[in-house]
Amino acid sequence: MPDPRPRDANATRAGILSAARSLFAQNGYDGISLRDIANQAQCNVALISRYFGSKDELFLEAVSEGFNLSDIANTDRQHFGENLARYILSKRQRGALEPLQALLRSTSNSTATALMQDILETQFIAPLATWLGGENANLRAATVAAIIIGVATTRDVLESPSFLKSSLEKSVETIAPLIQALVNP
Amino acid sequence: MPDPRPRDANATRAGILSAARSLFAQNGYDGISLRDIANQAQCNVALISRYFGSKDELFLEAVSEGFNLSDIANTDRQHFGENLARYILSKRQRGALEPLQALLRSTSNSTATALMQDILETQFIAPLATWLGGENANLRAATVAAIIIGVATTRDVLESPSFLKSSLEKSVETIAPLIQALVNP
DNA sequence: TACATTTGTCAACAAGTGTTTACAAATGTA
DNA sequence: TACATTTGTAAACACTTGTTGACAAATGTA
Repeated sequence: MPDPRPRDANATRAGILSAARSLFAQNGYDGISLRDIANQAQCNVALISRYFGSKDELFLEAVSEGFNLSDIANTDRQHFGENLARYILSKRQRGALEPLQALLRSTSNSTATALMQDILETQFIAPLATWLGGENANLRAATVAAIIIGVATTRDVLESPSFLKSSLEKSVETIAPLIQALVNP
Repeated sequence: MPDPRPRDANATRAGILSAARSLFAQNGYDGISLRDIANQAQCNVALISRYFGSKDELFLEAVSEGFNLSDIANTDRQHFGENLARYILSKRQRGALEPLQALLRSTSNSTATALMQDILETQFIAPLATWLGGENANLRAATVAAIIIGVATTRDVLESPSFLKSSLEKSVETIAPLIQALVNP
């Protein structure tokens, strides 16, 4: 028999959550089984059910570390485009984008899609529209969201070589003005 | 016993393909079973294996009706942004976007993702970069792709209300200049 | 007519899924 | 010490999945 897992409920729960976030980000909800997660976390499958209840609830918690719009929106209005572009494109923040990647990779699942619809509208588009103001604020905010989603998908999900080969600065230079154009219409 | 299916191999194959395209577009590769498809096509599951070999091959064929970039790129350079935006946003063309939706909803599956990577790079970004020319052509082309993917995801996959409530003309007015800015850098 | 091929139906398979239950060992508590 | 609780393990469950093989009826062909 191999060594049994040390008895530390907090560490076990955290390990499962970390493994789940990483694997969901790379493979999506339907691309990963609870046994895959248990294997990565080096624990028994039954512990996931015990600590999180169901796969749905685990996914929910793994993904709910929300995107914080206020980090970017609280800055100078003239640099919103650049700040947001840099935030999305910066490799340093890759871990921070895991929840977004997990959601983008889980669009074959209705629970995950419903969750993402809600997060997108209430935590991103609506507050951004208020912050933007002016005409067609909701449409412009939704278009900002579309750019973020498109860049994240093309770069981090589809891993487009044309995107990955470009330097951070060139990428920021290209994408920032597109976002900024929606701030100052 | 219910009436047996009429013996028409061509019609059966076409029915399966049509059902597959529609269901894959709405639910993704991992969100739909062969029995779901057989049920929609009103045929027996075994016929899918017989006519298409495997689920992978069925998906491949259902999705391979490629996006034809030349329809848009052959027009006036000054109207590329508007034409492409209108193409993506036009509801009339919804059926034509089914393959794209199917791919966007199948990012939890490695076969589908690999296929999409290939299609994106060889059939869209590379020819578009050539057509665009100038500095950072590949990055600019990839950014056009990102906008298309983001808009399609936000509108047709996530069905953002802020997007759906906006009129076609307002949407085109908002998105076309973003694309056009990448044509004339 | 006789026979081969095509087309569709039915049942089963092996593998994988999320989840639950029974049990053992460690830890906390009196 | 004695006993309850917590934590981890092992096995099984009911179900769904893609795929296959045996069989029957329709169609084509000589």
